[in-house]
Amino acid sequence: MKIASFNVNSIRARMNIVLEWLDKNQPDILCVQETKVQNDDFPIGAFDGTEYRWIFKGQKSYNGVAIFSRNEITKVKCGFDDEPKDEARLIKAEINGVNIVNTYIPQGYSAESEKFEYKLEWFGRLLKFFEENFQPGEPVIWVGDLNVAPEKIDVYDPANLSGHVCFHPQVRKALENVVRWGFVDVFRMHCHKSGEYTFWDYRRKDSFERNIGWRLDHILATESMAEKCTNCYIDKKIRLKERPSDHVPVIAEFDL
DNA sequence: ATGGTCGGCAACCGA
Repeated sequence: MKIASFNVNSIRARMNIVLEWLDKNQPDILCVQETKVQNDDFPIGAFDGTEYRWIFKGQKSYNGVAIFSRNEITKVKCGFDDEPKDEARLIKAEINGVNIVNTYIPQGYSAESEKFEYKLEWFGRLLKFFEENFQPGEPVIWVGDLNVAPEKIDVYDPANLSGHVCFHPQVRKALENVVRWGFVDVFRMHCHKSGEYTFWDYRRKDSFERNIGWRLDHILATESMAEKCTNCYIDKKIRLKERPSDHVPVIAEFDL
């Protein structure tokens, strides 16, 4: 079973890239973030000719998550149970007996802002969500743009980025608290190299070519699932396309 | 070097 996570930065702008990528890579499940489209305007017609089915939850302009799957999707839920639900940031489902949780975690703006407080709280609420919906012994795969680089090797300049909302000690701790519930970072299980990133800022000149990046997109699995993970890798080739997203897909393979 | 680039949509927005 092959599962991927990709922040598309607009599903409509990245339509052809996504369709080509599905055709070439044939994942069983593709989780996308930042679809940036409300449900009524989701371009479902473009996926009619594929072997995929889909679920999505969006809003106007911002956020938005979706799951494409070759197999039946059941037990769908969007957002938290309590307010604010943030439905366009969290979508979960069961596919072939595996629980899939796809998240687009708030970026946080700046460490001094209320948005950063909100981001930190979001991890606490997500931990509660896992506690209330699953057991660590169950097969759960948590993917998405988590907007956190967990370790020093996950950013281009760890010494100078500890004030950044995606590498701040508090946000790394907040992520760690959720991971400790029962997740394994399956990318790090397979690859221990530094300089392996999934995001390069559009605003920095030649950031991709110079590898000024961040590993913000993740695939984590509960122990029983992680044991079955045979490979996990980042697809940088997609950046060679015209008008690429600032993120690239991360892919994991499981021997079920 | 207080810069720079996207996408969506009319917000000196959010990332």
